[in-house]
Amino acid sequence: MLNDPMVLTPISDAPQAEPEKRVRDRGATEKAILNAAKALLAEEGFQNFGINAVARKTGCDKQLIYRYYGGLNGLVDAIGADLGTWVKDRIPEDTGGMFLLTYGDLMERLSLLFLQALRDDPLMRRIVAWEVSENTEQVRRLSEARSKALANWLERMRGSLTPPKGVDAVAVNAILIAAIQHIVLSASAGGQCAGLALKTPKDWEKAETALKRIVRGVYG
Amino acid sequence: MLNDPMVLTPISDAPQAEPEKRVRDRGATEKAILNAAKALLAEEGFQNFGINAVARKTGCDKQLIYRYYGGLNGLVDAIGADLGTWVKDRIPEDTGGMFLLTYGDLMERLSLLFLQALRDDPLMRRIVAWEVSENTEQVRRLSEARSKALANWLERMRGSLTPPKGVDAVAVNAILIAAIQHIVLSASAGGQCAGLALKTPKDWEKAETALKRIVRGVYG
DNA sequence: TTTATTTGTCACTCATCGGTGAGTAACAAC
DNA sequence: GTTGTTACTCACCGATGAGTGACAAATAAA
Repeated sequence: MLNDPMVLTPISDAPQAEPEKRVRDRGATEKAILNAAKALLAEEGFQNFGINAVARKTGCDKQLIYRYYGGLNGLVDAIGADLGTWVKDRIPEDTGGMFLLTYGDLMERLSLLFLQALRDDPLMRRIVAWEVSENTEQVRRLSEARSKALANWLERMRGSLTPPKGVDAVAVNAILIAAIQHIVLSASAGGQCAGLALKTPKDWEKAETALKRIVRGVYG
Repeated sequence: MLNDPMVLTPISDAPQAEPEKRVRDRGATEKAILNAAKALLAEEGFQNFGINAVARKTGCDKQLIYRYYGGLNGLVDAIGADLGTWVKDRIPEDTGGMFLLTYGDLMERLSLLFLQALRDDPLMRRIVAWEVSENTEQVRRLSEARSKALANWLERMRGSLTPPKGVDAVAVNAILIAAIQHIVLSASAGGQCAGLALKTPKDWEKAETALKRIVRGVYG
């Protein structure tokens, strides 16, 4: 008898702006939470990433995040699981009509593809920034998923091409990838990196030219 | 009469571990706050960097931070002011007994010096991580101070050497610096970067060798 | 229909944050 | 001493964070 909901209905008989037929569908809710989390991370970064913010963005109660994902950690894991498909979705597999005859051809192409893909994907940028900013269990798992996907992609694209003799390709490529990631992060955060402006397309052309030159310098 | 402090003294008559003759000295307190802030930033990163944390670390009331520095922004500015001297303190000016005959000689040397300096300075690492993670007024000021100091150092060390014709040295150097910064940040956060382990001295030798090769590749 | 389970909401605790106003303790000038 | 200034502390505010237990409502099972 107490708190009989019927006595409250007249209160809201004003024309509701959003009736929002929220169907009861766990699957849909889970997806909504995941998408909201990814969007939130992409837009706001990891600073304001938390249970409350995700729930707010999803438009549901945070309790559901605990129930369905076991808290923020589980949710981050779910994001990580999605990440495996990132490279596949984001980076073209074809060679853009080029014939990649040498390892240098390959790495030049891959560098530019990776640069572009990262520039185009705010979520991935946020994750990379997160990776270098703290070292928690959450980040570690995300990071692992990302690095694995990236390594697979590199390996797959490599085909039968081999790096020049006497060059530690793993180390060199790590540095190249580091450079690309940091350039993109810097640009995204402050529009420049070490005195090099990175705003206009022309700026980026300069950066790409320099990157190509560097790649060609090591790999010929 | 109310709240007479004398009635409370018996509570803390246990042997105090730190009597800490805190003399009343504004200058010393200001320094203590600044040092605590820098230490806190270096140790914990920017995540937990705030008024309360700094005050706790300093062992004083946060009110003093407002009074002496006008809040966290002013404190960050003070840290930034210190930063100008970083390069001078941290990176040796001499050439390590080498004769730097070419621009390639120079950049190889500078790259390794910068790498080492960054590896050795946790505060600077945190700041770099901060720079690529958010874009607030605080960070922008810190970032500016750092980048200015770095540019000055580069210019000073360059002397009369000039880059090879046809190479956009600004862009190339930006990428090199980006690579170094990211490599160090990655190592610091996760002990590896893009599949390259970065823990043991041997790991770092590999990275340095690769870096040298890259520098020589562009600059000869 | 009655019952049980799933789905979602609400209301709360506890901790910590940035920020502020008012008060206390030391020291200098008189 | 008394007075006034400076250095410093304390106690509180509102907001927001993570996390939890209880309850309402829709749906499925009986």
